[in-house]
Amino acid sequence: MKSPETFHSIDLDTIDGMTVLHALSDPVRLEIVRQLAGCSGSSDLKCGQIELPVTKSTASHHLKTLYEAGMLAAREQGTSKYVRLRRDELDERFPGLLDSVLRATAIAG
Amino acid sequence: MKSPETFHSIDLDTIDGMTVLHALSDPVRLEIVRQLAGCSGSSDLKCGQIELPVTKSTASHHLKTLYEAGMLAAREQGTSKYVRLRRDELDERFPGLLDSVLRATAIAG
DNA sequence: ATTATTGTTCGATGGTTGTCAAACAATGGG
DNA sequence: CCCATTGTTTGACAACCATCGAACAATAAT
Repeated sequence: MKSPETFHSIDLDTIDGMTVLHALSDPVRLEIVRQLAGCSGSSDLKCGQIELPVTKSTASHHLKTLYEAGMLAAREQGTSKYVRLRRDELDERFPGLLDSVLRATAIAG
Repeated sequence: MKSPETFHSIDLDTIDGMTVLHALSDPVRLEIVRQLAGCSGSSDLKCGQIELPVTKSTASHHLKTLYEAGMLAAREQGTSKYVRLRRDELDERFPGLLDSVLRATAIAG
């Protein structure tokens, strides 16, 4: 059994606002973010537990996009992978952005 | 000389958050929004006065996209067309969204 | 009338990207 | 060992879309 690893993510300073915005403009990725934002209890989710209307390869692609946009932190454990939304870090760099986007798209969107 | 018309725009209630988000995720359109947000004095601009790194046909296309996303109000006068950012209306429907997006993309983006 | 200005529309094109299936890699369990 | 689980990668494909040039429409100016 492989030992659990800590979360890793890209450097905060390299996060680009346009990239984040573009990442959020896809409905599947927005749904990922929404589910991660909703699990305030455990704060992270196993990739496979995020329910999406696409195949796992597509889901993997979107998770990669979000990770490379700097929005997710990830941790591997065994064959599984856990991801977490970088709420505080995102809010520090882009104040109010995540909340307003989630609120804006919550309305019939 | 044709008489000046009042501003027109699409219904506030039909504005979709995802559509707005997608509209903002293009650099040219974001630049349009930024220039319109910056002209607080006159509050509106003639389309041709918005300086963009694209041809006028492309600019027209982007302005149409922003208009149909509900973000712009427009007014025709002669052969000219004036556009205005619907700041207050957008902020009423999507509180904080526009400001946070403009702030997020202002940083090196 | 003729010409200039302003913006839209059309057709074409190239790039981006969301999507899937299939193959692959890595780990865990029996 | 063998097989199941989990996620990634690759290749292919289709859809979307930003872009341009050229043609067009509408108004203004001379």
